[in-house]
Amino acid sequence: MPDDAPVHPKSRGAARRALRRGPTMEDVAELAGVSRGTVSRVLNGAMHVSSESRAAVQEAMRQTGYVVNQNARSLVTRSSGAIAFVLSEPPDRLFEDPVLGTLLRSCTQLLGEQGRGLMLMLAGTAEERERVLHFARGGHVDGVLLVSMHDGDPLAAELPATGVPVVVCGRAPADGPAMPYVAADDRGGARLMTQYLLDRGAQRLATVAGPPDTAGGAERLAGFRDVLGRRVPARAIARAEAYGIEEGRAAMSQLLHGYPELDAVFVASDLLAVGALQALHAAGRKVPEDVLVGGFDDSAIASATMPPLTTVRQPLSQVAGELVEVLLQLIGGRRPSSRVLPTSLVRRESA
Amino acid sequence: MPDDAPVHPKSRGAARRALRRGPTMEDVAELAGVSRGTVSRVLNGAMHVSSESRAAVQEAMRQTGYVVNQNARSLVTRSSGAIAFVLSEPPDRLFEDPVLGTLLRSCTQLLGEQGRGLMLMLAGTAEERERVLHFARGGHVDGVLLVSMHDGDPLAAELPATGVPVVVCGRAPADGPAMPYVAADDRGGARLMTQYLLDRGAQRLATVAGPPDTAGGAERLAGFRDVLGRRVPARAIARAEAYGIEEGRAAMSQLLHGYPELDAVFVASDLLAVGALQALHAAGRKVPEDVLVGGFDDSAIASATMPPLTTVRQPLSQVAGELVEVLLQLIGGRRPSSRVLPTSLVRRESA
DNA sequence: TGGAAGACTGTGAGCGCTCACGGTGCTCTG
DNA sequence: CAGAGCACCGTGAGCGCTCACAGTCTTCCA
Repeated sequence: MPDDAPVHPKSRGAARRALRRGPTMEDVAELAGVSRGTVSRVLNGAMHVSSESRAAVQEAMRQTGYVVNQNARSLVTRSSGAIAFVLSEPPDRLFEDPVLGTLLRSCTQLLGEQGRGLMLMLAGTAEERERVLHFARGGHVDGVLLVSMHDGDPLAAELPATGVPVVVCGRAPADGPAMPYVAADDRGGARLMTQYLLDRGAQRLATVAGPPDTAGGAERLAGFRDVLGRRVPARAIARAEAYGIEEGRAAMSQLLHGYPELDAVFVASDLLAVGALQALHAAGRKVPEDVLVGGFDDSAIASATMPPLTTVRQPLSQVAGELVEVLLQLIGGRRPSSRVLPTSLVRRESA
Repeated sequence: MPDDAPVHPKSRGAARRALRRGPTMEDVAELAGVSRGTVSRVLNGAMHVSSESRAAVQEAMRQTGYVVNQNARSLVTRSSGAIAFVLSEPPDRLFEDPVLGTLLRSCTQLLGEQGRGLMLMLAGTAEERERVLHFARGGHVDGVLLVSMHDGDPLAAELPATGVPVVVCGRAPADGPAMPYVAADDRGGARLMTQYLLDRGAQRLATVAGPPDTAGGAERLAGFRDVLGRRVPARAIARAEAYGIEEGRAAMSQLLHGYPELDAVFVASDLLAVGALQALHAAGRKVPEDVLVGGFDDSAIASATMPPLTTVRQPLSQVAGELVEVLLQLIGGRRPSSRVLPTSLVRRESA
């Protein structure tokens, strides 16, 4: 009889057992001299378990090296223990900006402490977005952290329909269905910085703004205008196409060309500011002597520039904390409200 | 009768049905006029399904909006469809270096295309490491991508015992159990750069090396020595404590102090090189006129420094590709061998 | 001292899927 | 034209868990 002949029905159970990974609850129960139910109770920390039973079960678990099969558990509880961290951003520029990395790390850590896993998902293309939706509908994840940089994100409209709890990081879309969001106070931070530059004696302020469909491009520019009012000429505003060093350099050059008399510039992100600093240096302008430069984010790079960057601190780990708290509340059936976290000024040497 | 009174046994099935997320295979089968088995077959792309049945099932799935319950499937197939991306690094410095972000993004993308998810896990603390192990044993993931920067990583020793396929990114531990690994040719790249600096006329080469328990600290330094042999004095070598801008600046200052006559420096990572460039600038040395500077990684920042950095390119997306390919082969029961990918020189302006 | 009110425990019925098997009905050959 | 071979299909068992329920055994008050 060849090896691959069908096994006799009677032996199938044994064959299955042979290939299975580890001991089951039944094995633990047997060894501990109790029933499945009791093992389940000690596992889930329920009361009404005698201390002897509990001890016996724990010892049996130790001896067998038992570890619960999450799939079986999820099948009945309908919760996977995982959270999707969805990044809706064109994939090529990702992680160039340390802000995202910091957020991701904090969330992973926080979620881990809650015994939950983080699934990273990209949502730059339509195909990827479909995958996220499919994932959410399939019960793979208990909730979604949507890190959406741009307004009008299609996912922001589609995700709520899946019924999975979602919390948005950044600004929630104004028109879409109401989802709680967590954000830093971009506008307030921009006001802080602009006022500070003024206080330091700046007379002719300019700004490098981010793309208009992002918080950095809209809110931070709005904050700048809040303080300056009508006083700001159009040529004092340059738009960066994206949040990269290259773009910052280009925008600063444009400013230098169109508004050469500027004596201070508020740059909408630290990474952009690195580029701005380079352009300024190349143009022979000294920072902060000739031009004051203020950034935004207080990302890791801010203290490493020359000169070190005065910037607006986004409380990223706090944002991460609120993000997971809000999501967990949502999953728990509560209806948490959105939160906007205060930003603060970090003084270094560039202004 | 209060709302929370126990439901009548007869109605329990209905109650369950009410709270369940979506239609099941049974519903689809009924609507399509076939059986569960046939639905399963079209789902899993098996043959022996008539085209009418297939069409009927597909139409029924469309109508009901059916999406397979991954937990139920995983329970029987014993595979979760997810891969753990484990970062064994002290959490505070994470993602400062864009290299990791790039790797993470590529892997997420590649895995996504395979219909697999990526779970991000930190393994900086003992507790986190325990969580990773537990996760692996619990069948949460089908495989692990261990991104280990330092030698002697405890996980590298413990993970194989879980029976879960593992592939290491970077160097595999020499003494541990044999696990396939994927790495860039650090040593070869360092040789390339060192030779290039020599060819450009450098006479007194120095190097900023990374921590000795990392590939960047050991292999890249070895490559440097391969080319220079005995000619390199001890004071021409500075160790950075970690791969940060700050550390690069410190190491370069040290070099400048102990070996002021240097006319070229090979820096073991781009981020370190940013700091080195700053120290050089602060010391009034012009790059590349007075000192040639070569980096390593070709990360996003390399083209944004002043002057743009000549560096050694790590084929990161290719590394990611091999990483998932090797892991998938491992999961498929094959025994792939380790791979070392060639590095190449990228000439910009710093050397 | 009867029995109600606990504390604790065991059991059955699933969760939604896959897989192997056994069955149909058809075609094609000797 | 018997029956082997094939394509297709339905069914039962079972993956490892949780949850509600139905016990059993104590305790303690009326």
